[in-house]
Amino acid sequence: MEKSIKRRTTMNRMQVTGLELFYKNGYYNTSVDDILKELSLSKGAFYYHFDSKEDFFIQIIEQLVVRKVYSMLIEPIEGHENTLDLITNCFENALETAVHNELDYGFVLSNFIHEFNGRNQEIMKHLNEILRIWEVTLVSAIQRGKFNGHIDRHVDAEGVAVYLMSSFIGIRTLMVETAPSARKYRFMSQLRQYFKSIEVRQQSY
Amino acid sequence: MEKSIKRRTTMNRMQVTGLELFYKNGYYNTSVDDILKELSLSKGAFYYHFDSKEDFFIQIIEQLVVRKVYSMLIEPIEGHENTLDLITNCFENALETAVHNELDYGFVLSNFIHEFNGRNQEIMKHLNEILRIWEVTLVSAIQRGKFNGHIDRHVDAEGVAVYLMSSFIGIRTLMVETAPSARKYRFMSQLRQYFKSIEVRQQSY
DNA sequence: TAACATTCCGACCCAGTGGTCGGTTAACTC
DNA sequence: GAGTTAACCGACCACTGGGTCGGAATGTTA
Repeated sequence: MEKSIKRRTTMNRMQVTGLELFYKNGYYNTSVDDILKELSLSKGAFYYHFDSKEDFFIQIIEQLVVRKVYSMLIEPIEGHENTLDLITNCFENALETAVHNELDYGFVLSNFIHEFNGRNQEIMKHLNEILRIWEVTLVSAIQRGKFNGHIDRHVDAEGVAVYLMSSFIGIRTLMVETAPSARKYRFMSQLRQYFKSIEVRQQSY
Repeated sequence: MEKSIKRRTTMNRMQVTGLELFYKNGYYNTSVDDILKELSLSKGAFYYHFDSKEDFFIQIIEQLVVRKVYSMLIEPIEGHENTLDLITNCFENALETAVHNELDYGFVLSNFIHEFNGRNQEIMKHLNEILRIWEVTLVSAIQRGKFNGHIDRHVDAEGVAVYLMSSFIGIRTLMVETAPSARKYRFMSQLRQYFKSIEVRQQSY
């Protein structure tokens, strides 16, 4: 195999397996050896490609986690249709995926935020950055909705964004282990209820 | 000092310091030695009072975490006034405490849920039990509200409870590190907005 | 095919980790 | 005040963690 390709292939294999195990067992609870055993690779290979366990993880965030969040939570709400519908469908799909996940460990991003908060400033910077992007995407979606006449123009876009992020992070936490499907259903109903309260009032009566 | 008192005193000191460090650094990231160093106690003392690190932690949950959650989230909403007001004030206070916490590591309960989910069934049982109690307390509060005529009788009490728990867990996650005060304010505004949508419609117009 | 660079191997280092155990000290009982 | 027991000490153990390093294998180039 060509060298540069071989390099990227090996690194990617390590990262994919690494994310899998970090997500499943937590960062501090997963040893470099665990990952290497899974791949039948050696310590030497690992430290040839990465400077340290931390460096390894940061690259995983940049390569894999960011993309996951983008495709799941950012891109689906960038359209120009009714934004409340976009967000509803986006959440619906994200939660449905979680329900069907045999072994669900929650929302990747919030899992890692919990693990690193107050413990690793460097990694937290990266995680917060993703949250920030999610937030501005939501805010601009809400504002588009106001502009397009779907959302009441008095609502506070930042407030709605924070509220949406909160509830999503929370429901993903609640959906692990206990009645994920039922909780998802209840959550989505209430989300729609909430959305009704910020839609433009229909003057049809 | 009398023996049985001395025993309880020592155990309590260990638990208080233990919770502090577990909350701050995580369970797996805090060694028994860390706790003992803080207290100038020895391994012998620790394993004289507790069977294992896990046993120690479970006792911390039963003794300290349960009580914390009770006094912060359960008892404040058990009154018979307008339940939506009770919940609003309860959340307001809980979040305000978090804002003023110099070093905030989030909602104790959800922190530990994230850490132990899929890793320690025994401990998860205890944590889920607390969540369950919180849930039934919320559900019965909502139902009281419907009965008392404050809440629209068509709303789904279980749904509202899940939605409230979600949003609370989520906002506590978001409040660590980034703009806790602003986020709290935005969150509370939207919560009130949501509450308005499940109140009984005022026929005053 | 010789010379060189890239990729990977695995023995080794050592600072911890949870947990054990024989022993000491202090408090209570009779 | 001797004997008993609860409370605690700290050296020790087996093991694991992240990380190092000399060298072997596998390309790549001239």
